[in-house]
Amino acid sequence: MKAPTAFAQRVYQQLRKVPAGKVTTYKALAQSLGTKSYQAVGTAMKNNPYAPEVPCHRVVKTNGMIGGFMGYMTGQTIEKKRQMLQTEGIEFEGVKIKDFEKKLFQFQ
DNA sequence: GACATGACCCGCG
DNA sequence: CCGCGGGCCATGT
Repeated sequence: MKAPTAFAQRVYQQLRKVPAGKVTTYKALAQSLGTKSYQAVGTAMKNNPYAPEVPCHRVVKTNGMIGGFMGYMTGQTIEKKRQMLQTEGIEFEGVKIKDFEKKLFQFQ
């Protein structure tokens, strides 16, 4: 595990501001960071060495659908995260988040 | 130093 | 409504 770059750490710090029961999107994250590349955020996520500190599962797509946790993490890994999110107060509507817009955390 | 990939998003057909 | 292509920033090889 190599130390993430400054940009990645910035993403983590922003993500850490998200309280339990709230979620955020790649777009909102990138914009709050001052960048317009949502992909860069995802790139940092995959390198995420701060697993419990950085709730990457709290990051979802702009459409309210869960991120790539299901695309390649196929298995119980995503199921566990989904359950954890529900425990935090986030309800899931299949692969999407229920009232996702309402639970969206807005950076201030 | 340059090329290729990505946990993405938006627009067009 | 569904499918495909282009573009954005950062990271890794």
